[in-house]
Amino acid sequence: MSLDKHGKAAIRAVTSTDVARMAGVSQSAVSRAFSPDASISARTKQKVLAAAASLGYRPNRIPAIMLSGRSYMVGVVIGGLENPFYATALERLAVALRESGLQVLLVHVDDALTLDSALDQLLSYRIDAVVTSLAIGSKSVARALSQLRIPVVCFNSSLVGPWISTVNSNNHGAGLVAARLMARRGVTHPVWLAGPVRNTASRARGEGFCHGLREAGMPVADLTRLQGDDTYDSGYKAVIDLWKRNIRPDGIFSSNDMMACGVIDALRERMGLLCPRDAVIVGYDNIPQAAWRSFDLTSFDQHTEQMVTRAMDLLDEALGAKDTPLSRTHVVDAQLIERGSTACSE
Amino acid sequence: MSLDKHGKAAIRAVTSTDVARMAGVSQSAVSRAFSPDASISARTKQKVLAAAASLGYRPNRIPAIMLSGRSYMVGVVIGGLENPFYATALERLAVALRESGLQVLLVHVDDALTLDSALDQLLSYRIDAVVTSLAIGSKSVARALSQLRIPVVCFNSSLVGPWISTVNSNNHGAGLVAARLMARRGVTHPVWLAGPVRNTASRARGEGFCHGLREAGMPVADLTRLQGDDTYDSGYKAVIDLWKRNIRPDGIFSSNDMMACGVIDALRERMGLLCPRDAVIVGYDNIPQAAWRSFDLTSFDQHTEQMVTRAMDLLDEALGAKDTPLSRTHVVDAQLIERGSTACSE
DNA sequence: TCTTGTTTTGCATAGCTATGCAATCTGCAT
DNA sequence: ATGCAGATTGCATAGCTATGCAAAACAAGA
Repeated sequence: MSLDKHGKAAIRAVTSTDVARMAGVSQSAVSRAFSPDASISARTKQKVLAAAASLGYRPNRIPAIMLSGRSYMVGVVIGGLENPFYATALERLAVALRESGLQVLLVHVDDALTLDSALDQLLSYRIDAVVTSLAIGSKSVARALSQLRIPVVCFNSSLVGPWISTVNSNNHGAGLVAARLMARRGVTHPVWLAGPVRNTASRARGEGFCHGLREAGMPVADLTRLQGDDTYDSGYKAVIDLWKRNIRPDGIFSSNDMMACGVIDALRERMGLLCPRDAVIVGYDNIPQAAWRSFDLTSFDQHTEQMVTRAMDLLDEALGAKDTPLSRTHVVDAQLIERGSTACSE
Repeated sequence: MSLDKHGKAAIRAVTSTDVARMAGVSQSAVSRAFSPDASISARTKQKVLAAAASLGYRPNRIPAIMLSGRSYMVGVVIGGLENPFYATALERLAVALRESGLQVLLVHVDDALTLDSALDQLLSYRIDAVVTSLAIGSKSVARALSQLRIPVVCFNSSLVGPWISTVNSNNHGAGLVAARLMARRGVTHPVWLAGPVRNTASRARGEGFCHGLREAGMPVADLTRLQGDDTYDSGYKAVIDLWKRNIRPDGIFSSNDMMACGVIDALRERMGLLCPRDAVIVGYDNIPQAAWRSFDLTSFDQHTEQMVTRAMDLLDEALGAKDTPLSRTHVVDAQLIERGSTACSE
């Protein structure tokens, strides 16, 4: 980085003392003028605000952080924004945090290595808590997060540890529902398209699905499971692969919508097949693209707003229980949104 | 918000003095042990690091902010993350900033009102600069940003003002290229699908396009311009609208890819038309969906990595010129990515 | 006017680290 | 042993605001 360190040369920022001098009051008065419930007369407050406005003074929260030990900043650790689901989740989360008077210190993370150094940096800014939507759920990540000794709230993660709370969508239950839907549609050769192995939410969806298949008396063989990596391309390739291996499913449950879109495109462009006529497709996340006419994809909506609200509750609770490790879990039901990809074809 | 203010009850965080006591050295020594180029013997450093590790000490940057007046935090103001283009731009920006040793203080903004209060909050955290990808370009926003008296770097915005620098893609030039491409494909009834009126980047694309059409001797009438709002739905509706009004374009240049996808879907599903056979379509942004088989959309790639690099350059420069307002502009050429939607149909 | 109770104001300080400066130490040459 | 340069260390302080406490101002009733 090419940033100089000669802070000295900087024009000193306007301070509360400057304002005080101009308004003819004490520095405390200025501070109180900007504190909502402080004891100050209307006249003084007005004088102060006038002086502040003319000098362009803005209250400085940095010293307050030192005094209170609370920064009102929350570290938000994300990844995979190319998936619209995570992008809008982040958007909603940012709004909710700001409405709670908390600032978002954002970190994008590729791998566990980045995570460690990122957490170090965040901590040196004395963040109050961490919120993350990272789907990876390794033990080492859990350990790293627990060691921070500040509240951590995870989305769709199976991380467990002393300071870690979680908001999950009902992945297993959704898998069940998907299986039952396929049974109703007369599917005889179902396939499960899994996300990355370390994505525990994806795994839960798959387990629920298999569970539901067995319940309905449908075959659950090795070839029922297909490995993807949550991208459109992996969904596309998965279909080509199936056909190469002479497997012809008539129902595919995909761990996320991006892969499902890839599946639909591969079926249509490469195999000349249409859903739901030739195969029934179900996705997960209900991203905007699922509703696009080209896909018209049945999917599970995770109710991000609700999950974010729950996350904020957990966060408030954990922040309230100062320095006491808390581990709560909330489960939000995912809602099946039926579209053309599972319509009755008769 | 339901956060308590009794910071007093908190367990005091581990401080450099604690570490110093344990290591049997002065507090200064601890500080130096964590400063890369400080004068400290290897032995002392090791003692300090050992003590720090055993106590779980993390250097605290907050006091340093007070001393140096620099927080090494940059306010990132965003909106419209449902567009994958902005989502990945944010991702890349976050990575680049962190690599420069800067933290990202994220704010999501819906309207100008939110912006004002958001900027106030950011400033109270003493951010060093602002980076924004907001497409809106009103005078009042420019004024608000200029008043911060800290460097501002904008993406694809036409904001001008004392502290404001900009990185733009060559919107006008891309419009020209799109027009010429259509001319080569024998388009006779071109249409321009515009983004929100206040989006100046979109306007520039449209102007370039019209310019190019005239240059090629193609008709530029009122009905050449169609109003959208950058969403898939608005693209979809635009086509239906055209057909209702009995306008039958054979070439559509869309201000962004999301709308273009809507256009393609509407043509296919509602009109039974295919591109490029019945109409040539060109989008902008080159979002991942443009490459999806259902769309196979010709588009302009904005080279986000390059734009982000340029933005970082401008930022470094502006931060280097401490307290001196700077206004630079960089233009990065958008690259035409030709796909099926403009393939030669003969 | 005096008392009493309430509101408002100012003083003084805590909070933690980085850094200039002076003091001390180390190693080496004389 | 002495002197000296360079390396290392510690001392003391700045940076800005919020807040407890005491002082002051004010209001109102007697």
